Amino acid sequence: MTKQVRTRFAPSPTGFMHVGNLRTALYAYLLAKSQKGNFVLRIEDTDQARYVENAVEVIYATLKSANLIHDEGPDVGGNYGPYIQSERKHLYKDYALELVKKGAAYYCFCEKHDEDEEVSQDEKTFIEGCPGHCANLSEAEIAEKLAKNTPYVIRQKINRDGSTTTFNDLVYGEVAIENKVLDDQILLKQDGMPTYNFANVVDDHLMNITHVVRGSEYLSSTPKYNLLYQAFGWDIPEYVHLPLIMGRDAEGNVSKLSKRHGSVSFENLVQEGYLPEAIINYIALLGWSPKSDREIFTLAELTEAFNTNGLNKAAAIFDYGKLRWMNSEYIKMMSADDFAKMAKAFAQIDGTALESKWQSLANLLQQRTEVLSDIPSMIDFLLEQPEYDTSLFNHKKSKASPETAKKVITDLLPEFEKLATFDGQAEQLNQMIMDYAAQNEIKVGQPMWGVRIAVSGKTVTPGGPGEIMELLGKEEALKRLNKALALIG
RNA sequence: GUCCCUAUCGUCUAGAGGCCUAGGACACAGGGUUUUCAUCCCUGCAACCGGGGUUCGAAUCCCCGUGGGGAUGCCA
Repeated sequence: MTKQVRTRFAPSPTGFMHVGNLRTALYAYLLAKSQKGNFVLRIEDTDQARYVENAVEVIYATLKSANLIHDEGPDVGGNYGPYIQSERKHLYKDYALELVKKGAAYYCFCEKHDEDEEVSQDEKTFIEGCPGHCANLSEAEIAEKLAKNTPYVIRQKINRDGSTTTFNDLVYGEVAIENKVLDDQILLKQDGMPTYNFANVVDDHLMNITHVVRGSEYLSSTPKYNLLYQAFGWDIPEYVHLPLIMGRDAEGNVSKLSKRHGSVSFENLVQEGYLPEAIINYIALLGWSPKSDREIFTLAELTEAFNTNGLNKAAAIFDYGKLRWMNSEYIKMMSADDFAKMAKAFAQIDGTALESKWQSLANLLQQRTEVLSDIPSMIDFLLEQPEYDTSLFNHKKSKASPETAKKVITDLLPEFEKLATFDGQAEQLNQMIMDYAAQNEIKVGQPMWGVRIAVSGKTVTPGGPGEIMELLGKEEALKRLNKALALIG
């Protein structure tokens, strides 16, 4: 029987969820779930200086909102706990000492590097690690320093002979790196906490993780991990390194996706009005292909379709434009009620005349909304008409112009005035415009265009002239029509 | 500097030596449907980084360039 697949998502609590991290979580989830395996959440909080209040809650909330349900984790328990690394602190030292005993690690009593003596990027050269050759200390010297409580770290001892460490990656295939370019990385910090690199190896082994899914930035340090596994005599897990997600800045430069490229955290995107399902669907396709032309997938469908064969090697640029499109697809799929409810939180109409008309306005909006945060600017003209230029009355396709607008408004204004109220009369109002077009033997679009511009001041509006006039109410609508006549002159 | 990874339309990608006149999607442009704009539908535009091999045949395999990215932290 083959071993059950176990993957983990191991974020550090930084207070926000970068979409790159979320995609890593998604693939780890899909890999496990596509094979009926388990998905584990582990919190990597070994950097005490970076502690952020409530950051763990953000992680829980994000995974929940994205529907990436973990089978084990700090909040749900499991057989391999604790799942928070700071609570496992005591474990790591014993393992580090085991490596010292085996000759695969050593005490280093060197002082921390000065922050300000940083070498410039250009002349940066390979540093083996410990600057003071602590690896050569005699047992007596070590004992003496320990007796004096000299602060220390424990470093991995790399045999920088001519050998090469080779490993296989499910995405990148065989990768070989010469041991001489590996440094004696720190395993246990001065404060007794393990580094990420060490805690990972220990925890992944202890938690029985079968597939390590992580970003490709770890590709070049993977040999160091393997040397650790070997020193312990542990099985090396399968590696699934993922291509990075890049962003393009205003100057056109490409680099790891970060805040200067736009909103990159799941929370920010949701605040902007992207739906979690759309975000998940979009990032699933950023670096992975189902090998078909299909693009819209629910999480369950992704789980069904997922395969590591579809994973890409080259970095991908995050395209907000395509995310917008995908989001609009998800918005169109929502029920009218759900949309109205969700969109209201973005509409900023509480306490205005539009509040009571929200449901009908929302119905008009649903087919036209790409991102929910666009809604205020789509409907603000209903509350206050913007300044507009008479050139808007020109529309080639419907042969409309300021002149045709003037005529239609002049002719129709008295007709509109005859209606006692515009409430519930959207259809009737549109019908009057259509009848007018028929009587005058012109394309329907021509009078429609003129009235639309006059009552809205915009070329793109939710709904047609009739709908807009109803939403405005008789008084305001007629006021705007008169204003248009004055404007055209 | 050194090491590692990578390279198909502007962007996300399909392509496992002949199915490639390189397919799909976003964006963009044009047209159509609709009571106008939008939605929707159709059409168009647009790519194998360069040079050498291997082969009857290369987007696909190999090598060398070049471009891009990553690593080189007591961050993860």
